Amino acid sequence: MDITNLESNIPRKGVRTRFAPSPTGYMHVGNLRTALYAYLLAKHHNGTFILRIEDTDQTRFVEGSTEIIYKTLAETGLHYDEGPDVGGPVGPYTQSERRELYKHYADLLVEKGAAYHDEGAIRMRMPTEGTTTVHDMIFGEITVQNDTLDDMVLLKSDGMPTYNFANVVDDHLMGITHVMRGDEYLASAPKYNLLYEAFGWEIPQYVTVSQIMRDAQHKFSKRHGDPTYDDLLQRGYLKEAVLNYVALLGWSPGGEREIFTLPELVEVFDISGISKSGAIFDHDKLKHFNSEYIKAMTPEAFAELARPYIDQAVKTADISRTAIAEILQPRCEVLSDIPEKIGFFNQLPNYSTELYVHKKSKTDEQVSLDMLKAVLTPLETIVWTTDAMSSALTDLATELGVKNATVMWPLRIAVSGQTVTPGGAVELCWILGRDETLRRIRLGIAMLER
RNA sequence: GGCCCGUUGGUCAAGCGGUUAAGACUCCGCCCUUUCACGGCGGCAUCACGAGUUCGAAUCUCGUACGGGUCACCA
Repeated sequence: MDITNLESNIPRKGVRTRFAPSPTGYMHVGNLRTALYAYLLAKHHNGTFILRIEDTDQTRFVEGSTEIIYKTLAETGLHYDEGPDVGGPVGPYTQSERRELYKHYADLLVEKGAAYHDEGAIRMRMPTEGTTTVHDMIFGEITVQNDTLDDMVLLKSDGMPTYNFANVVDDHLMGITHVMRGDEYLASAPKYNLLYEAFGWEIPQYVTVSQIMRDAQHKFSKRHGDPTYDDLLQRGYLKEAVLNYVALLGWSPGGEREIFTLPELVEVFDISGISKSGAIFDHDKLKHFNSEYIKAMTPEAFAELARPYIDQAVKTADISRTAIAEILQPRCEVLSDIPEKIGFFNQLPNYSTELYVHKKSKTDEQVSLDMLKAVLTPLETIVWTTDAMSSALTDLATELGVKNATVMWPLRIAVSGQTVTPGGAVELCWILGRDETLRRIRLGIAMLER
């Protein structure tokens, strides 16, 4: 690595932002949001988005972490223009490969008298009087007394830089114009300013984003059982829905619209919509976003996506996966809910005849028994299409002088064994096929006659 | 504890000195209907508190309360 012409290589054009995660083994939802905002800020201004891996803590490195970072950014569409695996003009983009450079800059500060050696480490000398004021694009001006600042370690005794030091050096050398990070760093920002000043470097714009919270007093964290990005995918959330939801957690486009594709977010993103206070992660609202994305899919795309979940519950080959997907799509919030919703297709569950009692449909056990018997004849003979079944059953209701629901409710109970089902009686019967439908109805009759 | 930051319904939030204080999620009701759902309509519910400034404050100032962050050779 040639460290002699680093300064002259610094890009000076346009907005440059970076996502700088540590390889800790998983993608925290808050990290994903920070990455998203940094991406949106850069792309909104036709700027450059950079990935930098901050692996200066050797003890915390987790194998496979960088792959998770690459994978997540790739599948969410947060494509970076420069990074460890794609290269770029100001690399390397992994901090452990930049060791000598940090040493060089730490030594420089020692020469200038701004830093000193201390038990194998190098510390920055902080001023003991006066104040330092930080300008943050979200929080405004923050002023602190310099005597509250400790002499921070720049280079650890193992030769690795601290986060604080590496971050400042790299952000400068990589020409970062807007530094986006979580508010846990806000208190350290004055120190960063002092570091920039000690080098005589221009201070970038700070864009400090508040935390994502689990509740009012705890931040959202894997440690406390909150899901990571991958956990959410495993729970049946779509990556587009997660990204869209997370975009609106702590940021608002201002209008009433909530559903945005990534390119649309790029278009409307503005840091003035970023809020100062923490935002509590609301699983219900994420579900809502997910169901919106599911409903917006083409039936074909949904059928393909739902297929593995349907196969988990439905084992017999003669049941149409496509038909199940079709009735599932408008009433599916989370993919992983699918198996329990449709298990009855595979096997009729044990159910109580109390389910046949439904006031609104004007059914009780006796009425249901009559209806199930009445329904048998038409179902044995008609053409097995939903249209034919539907008209045969409504005709039957008319003939018997009862509400449609009085016929449909017992039938749906008999074929599904549950009060809540995806799809109505006709759809369920059609999917089950004539033989199985008749078998289940006769079983229902037997139960009611007992 | 010191320092820093924050506070609009249960949650996400709009609001930038004059509004009937948007919208979304949740919950509830009604309608539609072949059940649940979907869809449609409607409803409950918010400016943490107290002083100022002002003709007028959710919006500005100060204080209080509550919450968070930080005070590592972790990031």
